[in-house]
Amino acid sequence: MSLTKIEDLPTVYNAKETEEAIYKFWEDNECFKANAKSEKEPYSIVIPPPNVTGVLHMGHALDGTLQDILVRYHRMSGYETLWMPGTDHAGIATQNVVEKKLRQEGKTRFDLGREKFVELTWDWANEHKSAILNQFKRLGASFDRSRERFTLDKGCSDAVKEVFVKLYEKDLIYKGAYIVNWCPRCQSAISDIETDYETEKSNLWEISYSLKNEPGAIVVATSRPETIYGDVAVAVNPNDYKYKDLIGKTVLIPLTGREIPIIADDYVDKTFGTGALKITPAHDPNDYEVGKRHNLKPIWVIDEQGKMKHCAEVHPDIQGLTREEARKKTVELLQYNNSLVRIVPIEHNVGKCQRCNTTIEPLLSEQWFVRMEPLAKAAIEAVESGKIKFVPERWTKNYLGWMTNIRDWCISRQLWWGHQIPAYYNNETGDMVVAKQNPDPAKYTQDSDVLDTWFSSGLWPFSTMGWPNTEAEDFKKFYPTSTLVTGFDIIFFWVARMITMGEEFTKKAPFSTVYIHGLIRDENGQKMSKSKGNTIDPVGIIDKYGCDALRFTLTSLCTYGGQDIKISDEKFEYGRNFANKIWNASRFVLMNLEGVDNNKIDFDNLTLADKWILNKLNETAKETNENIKNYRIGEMAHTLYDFFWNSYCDWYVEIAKIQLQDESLKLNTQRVLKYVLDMTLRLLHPVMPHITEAIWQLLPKNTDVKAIMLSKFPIYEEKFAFTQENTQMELVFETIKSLRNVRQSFNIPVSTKINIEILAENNEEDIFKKVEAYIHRLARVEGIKYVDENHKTQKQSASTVVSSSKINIPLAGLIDLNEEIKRQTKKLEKITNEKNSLLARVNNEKFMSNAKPELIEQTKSRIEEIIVQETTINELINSLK
RNA sequence: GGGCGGUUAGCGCAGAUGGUAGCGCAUCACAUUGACAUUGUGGAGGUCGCUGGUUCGAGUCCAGUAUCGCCCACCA
Repeated sequence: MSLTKIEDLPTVYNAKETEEAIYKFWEDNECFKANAKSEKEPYSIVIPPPNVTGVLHMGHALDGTLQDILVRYHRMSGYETLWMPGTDHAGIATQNVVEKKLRQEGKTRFDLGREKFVELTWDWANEHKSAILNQFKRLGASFDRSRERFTLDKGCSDAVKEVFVKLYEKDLIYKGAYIVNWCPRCQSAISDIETDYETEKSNLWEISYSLKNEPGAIVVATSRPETIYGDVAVAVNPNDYKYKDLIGKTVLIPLTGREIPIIADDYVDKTFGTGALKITPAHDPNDYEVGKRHNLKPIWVIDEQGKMKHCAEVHPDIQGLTREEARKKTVELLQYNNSLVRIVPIEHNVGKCQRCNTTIEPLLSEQWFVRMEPLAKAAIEAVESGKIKFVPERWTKNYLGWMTNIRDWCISRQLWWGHQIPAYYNNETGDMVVAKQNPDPAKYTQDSDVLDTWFSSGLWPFSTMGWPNTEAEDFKKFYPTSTLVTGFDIIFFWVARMITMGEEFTKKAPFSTVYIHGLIRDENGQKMSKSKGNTIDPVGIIDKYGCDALRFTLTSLCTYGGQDIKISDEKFEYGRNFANKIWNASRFVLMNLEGVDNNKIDFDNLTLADKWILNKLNETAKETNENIKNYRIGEMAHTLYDFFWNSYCDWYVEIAKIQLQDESLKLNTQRVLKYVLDMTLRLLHPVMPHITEAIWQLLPKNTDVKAIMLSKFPIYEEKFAFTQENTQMELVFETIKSLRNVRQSFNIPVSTKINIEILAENNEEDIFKKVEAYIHRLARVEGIKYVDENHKTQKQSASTVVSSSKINIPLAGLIDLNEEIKRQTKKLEKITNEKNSLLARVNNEKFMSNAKPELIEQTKSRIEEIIVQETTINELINSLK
């Protein structure tokens, strides 16, 4: 790093320039590289791999920042730390992007053929793979790029095959016909959790099915009249007396006249609709179950494109129509045919593809599934036993609820981009072999489906570490990982699957803590989305306010409960202002270090203020460690902000200016200034890595550690515990604040110096004598006189009581007497109320016997304090009158 | 239908084990050659959604209730 001359440092922190240089400095020095051979205790995090198609958004920024904070903290705390970066191949999303590009050239993927298309997609992925992780660099992410992985790379692919084959061998993967959520636009099955439900206004059409060979009919209610062609039965509840006599009879499907039976099944709700339900097993999951119970063969009437099939069962006028057209036309035909009894408007939920919002078509088809129930056992146990802990804890219930009611996972997707299913079919016999490799490419053809993207990301914590080679260095050193950081929206998609797979294949929980943070929303609490146009681009924020400002702001908005975070552009001013404050305070310190040595602080020559700030720093270090260990990250940010700004800058630096004038104190003050700044920068480093590193590099130190990010994180040290001095100093601060308060309320200009009398009790005079210089300067006081009760100057004085010390101030000319009387009366009222409630407390026997002694003491002294204040305020009011 | 979360100052939010209600922004007054106006100093502003209960004492614990939001399941 090139050292700038201190005097040349700009008065406004230049984030952009600094951040670029600092990140490069870390990279050049390989500061992020993890060493699997290290003896140190490991700490590892795997990144939730962002989609290759992705562009950095605020969710990434928050997620990445939190991970980086944990990683940097542990690295500084003596752990061998690995943050594993990588990207996800994102099946449908990526395929969509490439297909869209092809479409612009007037082509489809089928024009290219599978092999060519996959090749093209690889080109695209390789080209874009680094883009999103390079954007993470702008966040200051200290991940180890030398280990970067991709969910479709060789290692992941080996792991996927291994897992698939093993699960198949254990009969935990099966191929079967089931009703799946079919997206007609994506042309693929999708899993249950990839479908969203939207409430739509629709109708319940009541259609009359006439009985065969006798008069009469049964009226069924349906929301999907276009599926009548696929009906295989009409079902009624066995206990429904209305229909009792009809059970077993045959009815005719309107329009086509096909014969179907009336069956009885408990599934039918007597009270809904007409109490009679048409059964279409190929296009409704519940009907499928009913059909199976009654041995009814499903009839497909809607194809994969969502169009009506050209088959005998479908009315000739309907064949080839889309679902929507078919519905309209069928209703018309029914009406014409007098089969439509009535139309009842209803609201119901319609399944939509999460990715493209196309209405899902429940479709009976052959797909691959993972049998989840046996696998879920260990995954439930891992959380119930506490081996894996959710933070905040409430997500545990959510997770367990889902896992205990788990349904089989449909893992096959009819796409080309992804892990192709390692099942091979004999070209002649059709026999299937599941194996890691094609047994004989000349004779066998691989299953054309690929796996759900989450299948490979479910293996991420160990596939990235070298598994299935259990002897791999990284696997041995860094697996299981330590903490998983993510948003609650992917607990089911990802976290649950990683735990399941981790337990099954490594017999270990893949991480010990799942830290769930809130979602980023806009200032109105709306989810950010491109379509709503309410996104805030983190890179834009970084350009405008700086990366550390972004990180600090986001961090400070994190709550322990993991509430969602509402942000707006202006909120980042908070972090920017803090960065600028750090910058300028550091500039001041650096400019005043001339002549300082590298010796340790001289403990025998510490002033009250020195001890106070060292104690405060010590407490802050303690709290910071605790906060971070307990994932109270927002709290950590607040604590550091408060310490740096309100203690170090507002008080200590101001006092240091006084002490630096005193030759006998100068050197030690410089040492304290430097030491506290050094330690504070370290405490802040995990949150604000760039600015702290930049300043630290300018700080004279006696260490050969080349970067703050490799330095030791401060911890609580007994030798800095100056609790008594802390209390004494607080008394002084109260005094100074009260003096300022009185000065302003009496409109005494800052330029006017005042004389004060301090009425000090016990040893307080000694304390004040030690800090007279501070009072002189910080409260702009000329003369200080110590007096006792009998000698205080009353005439021509307005007075106020500060703690147990009394300060007399000569009355300045221009006081609005009435205003002041009002103010003082109000104040009097307030403290009298407080006194009364405290008195009630002290007079209460139970309080006196139950409360802690310190609290009783505190209460008593507060009452005494109030009594003194009351007297003084009364005196004051009288003198004003 | 089941579960979860929010409700505290004008706005955005903190408030572990119950003990004098806090922070940021905004606001008002004062301060500008001195690290910083992306600043400093001081002030004003709250019966903690509502009702009951436990307790000497409740923002905090319990019961109920209102309201907003989220998740899961889903009856055609």
